[in-house]
Amino acid sequence: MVSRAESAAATRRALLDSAAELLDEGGPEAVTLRDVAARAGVSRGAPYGHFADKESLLAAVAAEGWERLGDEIAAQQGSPSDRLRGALAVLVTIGRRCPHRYRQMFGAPAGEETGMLINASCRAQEKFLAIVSELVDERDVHRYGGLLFTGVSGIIAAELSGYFATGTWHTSADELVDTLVTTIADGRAQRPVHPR
Amino acid sequence: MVSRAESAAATRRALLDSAAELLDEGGPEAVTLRDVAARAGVSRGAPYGHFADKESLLAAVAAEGWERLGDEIAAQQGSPSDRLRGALAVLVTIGRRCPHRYRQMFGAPAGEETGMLINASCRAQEKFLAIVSELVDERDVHRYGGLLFTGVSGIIAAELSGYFATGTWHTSADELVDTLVTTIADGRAQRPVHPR
DNA sequence: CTCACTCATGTGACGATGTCATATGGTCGA
DNA sequence: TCGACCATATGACATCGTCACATGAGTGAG
Repeated sequence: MVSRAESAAATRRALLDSAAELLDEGGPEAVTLRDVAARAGVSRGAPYGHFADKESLLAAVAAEGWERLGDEIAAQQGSPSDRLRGALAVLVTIGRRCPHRYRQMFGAPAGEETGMLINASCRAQEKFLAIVSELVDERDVHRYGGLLFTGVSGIIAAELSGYFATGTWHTSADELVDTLVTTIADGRAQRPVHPR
Repeated sequence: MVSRAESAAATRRALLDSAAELLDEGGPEAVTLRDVAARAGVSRGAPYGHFADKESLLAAVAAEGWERLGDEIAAQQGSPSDRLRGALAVLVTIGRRCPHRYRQMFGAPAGEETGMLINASCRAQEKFLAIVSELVDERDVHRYGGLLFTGVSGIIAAELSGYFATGTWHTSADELVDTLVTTIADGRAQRPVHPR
C-alpha cells in the first residue's frame, strides 16, 4: 500500500494542482478552499493539514509558478541576445496563458509564506540576471537587468488590464517589449554606461 | 434642509471616501461593505442604492484614483523634460503613499464598471502622452510613451512587492526609473528612431 | 504479533460577509 | 394636501474561512 507520508504528499500535490486550476479558471475569488478540496478528492478541513490558510495555499501556487518560470528562463539556448529575448518571451507567454496566476505571482505577497514566495521569485530573477550579465558590463547588470525584468512585467500587466485593446496607446505589448530590449540591451551592450 | 438628490450625492461621496480609507488601511480584503457603510454612517444595504456590488464600488474608487493621477500629471510645469519626470514621479509617489489603491488601479478591471474604469485610466494616460509628444517625434509618441508609463508602473509594482528590499536586484526603483527615462526620453529625443 | 500512539483526514459548528426581498419614511410633483 | 417615488433600514439566506473535535488507518516498540 501507500505509506502515510506518500499519501500526504500526494494530497498536498493534488491540493496545489486543484488550486492552480481554479485560479487559472476564475481568478483568486474563484479559489474556494471547499472547491479546492473537492477537486482534490478530500474534505473541507484537509487543506489545513498542509497549508496555514488560503493565503498560504495561493502563495505556494505562486511560488511554483516562479520556479517554473525560473526553469524556463534557465532552459533558454542560443546567443546571449537570443536567451535574453527568449527569457522575456517566457514572461510574456506565462502572463498571457495564465493571467490570474501571473497576477498572483507579481501581486502583493501576503500571509505567512511571504518569505518563501519572495525567495522563489529571487531565484528565478537571478537566473535572468545571469543572462543579462553576458550582455552588459558587470556594473550595469542589476540596473539594466532589473529594468528589463520589471519593465516587461509592467508591460504585460498593462496588456492584461486591457490597456492595449482600447486605443489609448496605439501600440502592442510585443512592440513595447521589443523596443525596450532593443533600446536597453542592444543599444547599451557595445557602449556600457556606468553611474558617474 | 438638504434635498433628496443632495443627500444621495453626499451618501455616495461618503461611501467612496470610506471605501478608499479602508482600502488604503488594509487592502481590498479589508474593504467590507458593512464597514464601508458604517464608516459612512449608513446601513448595510445602502451601498446597493449607489453601486451594483462590491467590485463596482472598488472600481469607482480606482477610477477616482485615475482621475486624480491625471490631474496631477496635467498640473506639471516647467520644461517638457521636467514635466515628464514630474509626471512619472507622481506615479511613484501614489504607488508608495497608497499601495493598495495603486494595485487596485493597475490591477485587473472587474465587474460592471470595467468600461468606466478603463476610460478613466485612458484619460489620465492621454495626459501623459501629451507631455511625451513634446519630447519625441510624433511617430514615436505611443511607442515611447507607452514604454515609459507601463515600464514605470512595473518598476513600482516590483518595489511594492518588496523585490528591491531583498537583495536580488541590488538597485532601487528610483534608479530604474531614472535609467529608463534617461535612456528612452533623453537618449531618443534628439535622434528619433522610427520603425523601418 | 499486538497494542498504544501519531497524524492526516472527516465532520460539525460558528462568525463574517455579499447579496437580495421587503418594509419604511421622508421628499417631490400635482 | 395627497399619492408616488426613491433612498435607506432591516431581516434573511447562502457561501466561505476557520477551528475544535472525532475517527481511523498506518507505525513503531515491546
